[in-house]
Amino acid sequence: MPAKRPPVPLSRERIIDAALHIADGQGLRRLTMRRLGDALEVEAMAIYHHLPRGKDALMDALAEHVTAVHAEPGESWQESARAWCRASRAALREHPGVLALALTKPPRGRAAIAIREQTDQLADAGLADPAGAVRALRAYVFGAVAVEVQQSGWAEPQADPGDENEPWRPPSRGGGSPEADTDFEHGLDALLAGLGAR
Amino acid sequence: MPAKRPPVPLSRERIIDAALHIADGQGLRRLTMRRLGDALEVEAMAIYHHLPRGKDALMDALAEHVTAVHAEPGESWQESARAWCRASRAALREHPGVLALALTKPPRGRAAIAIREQTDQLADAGLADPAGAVRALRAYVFGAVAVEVQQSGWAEPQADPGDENEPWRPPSRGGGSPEADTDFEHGLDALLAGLGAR
DNA sequence: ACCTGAACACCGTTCAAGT
DNA sequence: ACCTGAACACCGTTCAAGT
Repeated sequence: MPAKRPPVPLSRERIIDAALHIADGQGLRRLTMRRLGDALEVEAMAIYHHLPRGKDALMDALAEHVTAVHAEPGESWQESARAWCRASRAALREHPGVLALALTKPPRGRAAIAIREQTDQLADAGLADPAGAVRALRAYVFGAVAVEVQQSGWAEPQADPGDENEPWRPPSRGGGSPEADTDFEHGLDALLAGLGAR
Repeated sequence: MPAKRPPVPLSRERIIDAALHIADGQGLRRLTMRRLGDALEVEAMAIYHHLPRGKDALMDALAEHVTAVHAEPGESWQESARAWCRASRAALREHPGVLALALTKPPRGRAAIAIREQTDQLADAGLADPAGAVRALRAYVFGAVAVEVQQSGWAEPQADPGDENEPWRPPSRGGGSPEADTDFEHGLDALLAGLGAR
């Protein structure tokens, strides 16, 4: 049996990954500095060294992580917008535990940059009101994911289901129910048509 | 100076009102059973008598309160839907502090009933897929309000602004910036047109 | 530079007790 | 029936101390 090898050093990235795992698996209310420390095999206080503003910084980082989405510009502004919306939806659905933060926290850091980037793409492609279009696209994605996740049955409480270690998962996870997918695409098509005719 | 009159008895309604006031004014993270007790001039433990499941029940009640919206049926299904969406938007905007709960908690109780009611109204008016339409309308309102509130600058932290007692308020509160209003109405028109043509 | 241990103020919740 | 007081386990955060 080899001796316990030196532990992987803590990092902002590892902290965020572990936090997402807890939030998605057990709900945001159970994401605790102490529990997070346990998951990282470290005392909770060690986290403050990497996230000086503590739990507030952690929440900001989680919202930013799930909301800072990049997509390559497409052949038309419609293709650009479509790719960005699909990527945004996927990122949000992947992490239902922090959806409340993502929909609610004002975009900062890389999230704000991603929005600016997308606005520029639409502007470069000649769209009339790119800022307004991005607002409308973000609203569309936010609303669609919110009702999807509500419908999926994902819920905060998750009162300890018999000490199971594996987190509860919505019925159709990852792949996504095909019905929701086509609904999303149809609504997106309609929205893009409306934005073009404005 | 009259003697202190017998205190108003606690009630579910008074508790929820006080909780909304705290959440909207200071953010959800500062809504605490003890602070809520203080606001009601009562020990925190008294609250459990009216909300047996404690803070979880309080959160559920807040989401339900802000999300259980009734609107009278109109002359057409479009008018019914429009009135319902406007009322929903107003209710959500009125209470930015619990928006995260409203967008995230699966509808229960009076909130679920309100959805069923609206579905029935659209069905009675002869709309093809009333359940799908209500999903789309809810998504539209959710997304619109989420980006509106983000844009408004409302934010959780609200790190004690100099011990002020009055809560921070978004730039244009209550009335609402006219630009956001017309954006909302235009998007809603487009969505209703799309739902009719389906 | 990075992590720990002990400490502090505060939190949710219970339970027996008061009226 | 309704509320309180004391208690318990747990939380976020600080700070000095270890390596």
